[in-house]
Amino acid sequence: MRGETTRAQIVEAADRLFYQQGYEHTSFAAIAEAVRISRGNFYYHFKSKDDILDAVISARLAGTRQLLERWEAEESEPAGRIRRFIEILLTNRADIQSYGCPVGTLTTELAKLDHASLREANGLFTLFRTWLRDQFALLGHETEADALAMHVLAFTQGVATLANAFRDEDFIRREVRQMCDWLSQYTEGG
Amino acid sequence: MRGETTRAQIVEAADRLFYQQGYEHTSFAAIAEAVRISRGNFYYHFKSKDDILDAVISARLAGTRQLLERWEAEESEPAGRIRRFIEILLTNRADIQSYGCPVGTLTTELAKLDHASLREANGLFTLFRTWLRDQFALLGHETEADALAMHVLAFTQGVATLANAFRDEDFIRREVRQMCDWLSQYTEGG
DNA sequence: GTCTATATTTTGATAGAC
DNA sequence: GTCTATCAAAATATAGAC
Repeated sequence: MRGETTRAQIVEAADRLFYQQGYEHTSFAAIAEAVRISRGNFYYHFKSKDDILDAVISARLAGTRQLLERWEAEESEPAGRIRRFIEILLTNRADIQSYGCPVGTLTTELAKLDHASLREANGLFTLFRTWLRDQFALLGHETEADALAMHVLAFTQGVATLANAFRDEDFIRREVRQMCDWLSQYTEGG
Repeated sequence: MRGETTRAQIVEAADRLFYQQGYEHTSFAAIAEAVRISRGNFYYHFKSKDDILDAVISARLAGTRQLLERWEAEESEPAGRIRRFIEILLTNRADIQSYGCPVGTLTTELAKLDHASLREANGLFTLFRTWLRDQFALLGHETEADALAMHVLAFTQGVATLANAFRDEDFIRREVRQMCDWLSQYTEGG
């Protein structure tokens, strides 16, 4: 249906379930049920659970690259692009309150599992980190660009974790506003 | 050995394993092996896995209360107490780089599992939140005390998550220094 | 490509001897 | 209190028919 291949549907369902329930807690049965195929058929498309995790991470990497490209296209100024990143806390606030940040929660889980795909998952963080660094560099803060990128990343992770624990929307709005204020010192006369 | 009861040893081992490997990924067999008892004996002390999770959370709550009391005793000034909290990122940096924050990673996992003990685990966050709020109130910032407490909590969570992903000690030190600088605006002439 | 078995392992949990 | 079985359910994974 929708012209998708079964493989693509599996990746899509697994992506959502890994985010909502965690990787280890999501069984093949749950994914198979979501896609409406039998468990046996599953193994025609993927040879193991680790295999589908790799596919999900690849899909997320591709999706993230597209998102960053879109932000670059829609926002001509680096300051606006960084603000776009910060504001995903508002855009995705419902999901974040329920399940946390999809990047942070996955890397945290894989680190505890000592999973072989941890490096690939960390690549999602690196994608944002590099992109943010480039934007700060464009603003003329080359020497501290990476430190500023990490600071913004840490901010979003902290807010996402507490938003998930306390489900407090006012808290999110307040922190986003503060972060945008903080950002303006680097964007005016940069 | 060490005069501990078997029950206390189980809680201690489960606490460590839940932190290092995650709750779901830690099996009874792993805990039993760590304590050097049989799996069967386990059920004399706890009737289910959820049961031992509750015991671990209770132990962490008690440990946290003790920690906060110690900080209050050792630091007479609220500013120094808040700084103590921020500096746990340095004190526990080895564990944080390997496993993240014990509070944040547990609540995140339980939220995804939709676990009945999520509320109890969130109580760990509330303990820190309330204590930090009280310290900011003592500094004369009553009206914004809770918002400042949440801000400090979010900061530590964000740094812990990225420290775990990138294992970057310089990043931790840099952020802690910045946070202490930020804090000083609320502690001078407050 | 998809299905229905089925194998294998692991898990949480119980029964009963000592 | 601790042990040795053992159970039942769920998980990953495979074999083979269609």
